[in-house]
Amino acid sequence: MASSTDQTEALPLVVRKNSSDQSASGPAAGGHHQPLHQSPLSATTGFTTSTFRHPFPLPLMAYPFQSPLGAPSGSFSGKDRASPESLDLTRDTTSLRTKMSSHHLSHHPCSPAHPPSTAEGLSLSLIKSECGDLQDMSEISPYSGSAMQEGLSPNHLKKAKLMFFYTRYPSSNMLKTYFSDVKFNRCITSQLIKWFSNFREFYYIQMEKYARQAINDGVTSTEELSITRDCELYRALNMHYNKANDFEVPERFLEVAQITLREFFNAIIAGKDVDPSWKKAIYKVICKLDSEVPEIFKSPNCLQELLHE
DNA sequence: GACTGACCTG
DNA sequence: CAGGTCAGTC
Repeated sequence: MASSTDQTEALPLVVRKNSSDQSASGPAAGGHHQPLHQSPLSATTGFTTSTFRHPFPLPLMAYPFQSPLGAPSGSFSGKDRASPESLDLTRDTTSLRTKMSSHHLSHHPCSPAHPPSTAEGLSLSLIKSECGDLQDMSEISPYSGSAMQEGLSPNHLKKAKLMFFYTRYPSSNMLKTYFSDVKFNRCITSQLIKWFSNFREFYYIQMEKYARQAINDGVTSTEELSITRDCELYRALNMHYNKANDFEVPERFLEVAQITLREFFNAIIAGKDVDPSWKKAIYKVICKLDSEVPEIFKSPNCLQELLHE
């Protein structure tokens, strides 16, 4: 990947259902998405049997444990898989719900009868239906070490959060290379993308909140706004993406955060926030500030190393 | 028509 | 964080 072409800024920067919206604000240079979907995994029918979920009747068998150190997840067999508490899954909540298996019966008016299999697929979210069909996993992948993960683990989430310190808008291709131990399919990709979307949401909410607070506190110039490792905003962010505080947040992140904060501050001061799409301009600026994620993150076991140094 | 991301909700 | 909606792109 290297410095290919810095973030093709896939950012439509949507405008909400505002009214006038004649504010143009066209996607300008940003309009250009990155359609890359390099699909070596075009789901060539493959087999749908074993790939489809767990043979066990238990609920949280979704994905193997967080066996970070390549420790074969096989160790679980003996355990009483019936008791959740033994799984330590609780702490991080990352409970990958086996969506496809759970039919929200009669959720919507359309199909009351709701035939067993079919129904769900058609309904709303397209991706869901696709979740099951993985491609023939015989795909030999370059991942090094332990077994390919069927799903995302709490460690993957933790890793994603740390990556956020470098990139706020990772491309799906980038994610594929940084999570090489994961078998990608539409679901996984969507989930990872979703994670970052959630990360950004939190990030921007904090920024806006802090900016408004500063204004209320009488701050009048962005010069007075700086993000240090001991300010409230930083603490909130660190608590969110690096809860255990066992990772050294890169300096660059502080800079980007400060730029973001000032961006919000100026916009609000200028009264831009009356425009429903006022944040769009800010997003456009921030999405260009992504840094290269360190190579080490490409290692499936990077957490151990990262958190030890 | 499929896909993407912001936004909202729980 | 996941689910869903909606607007916007191609």
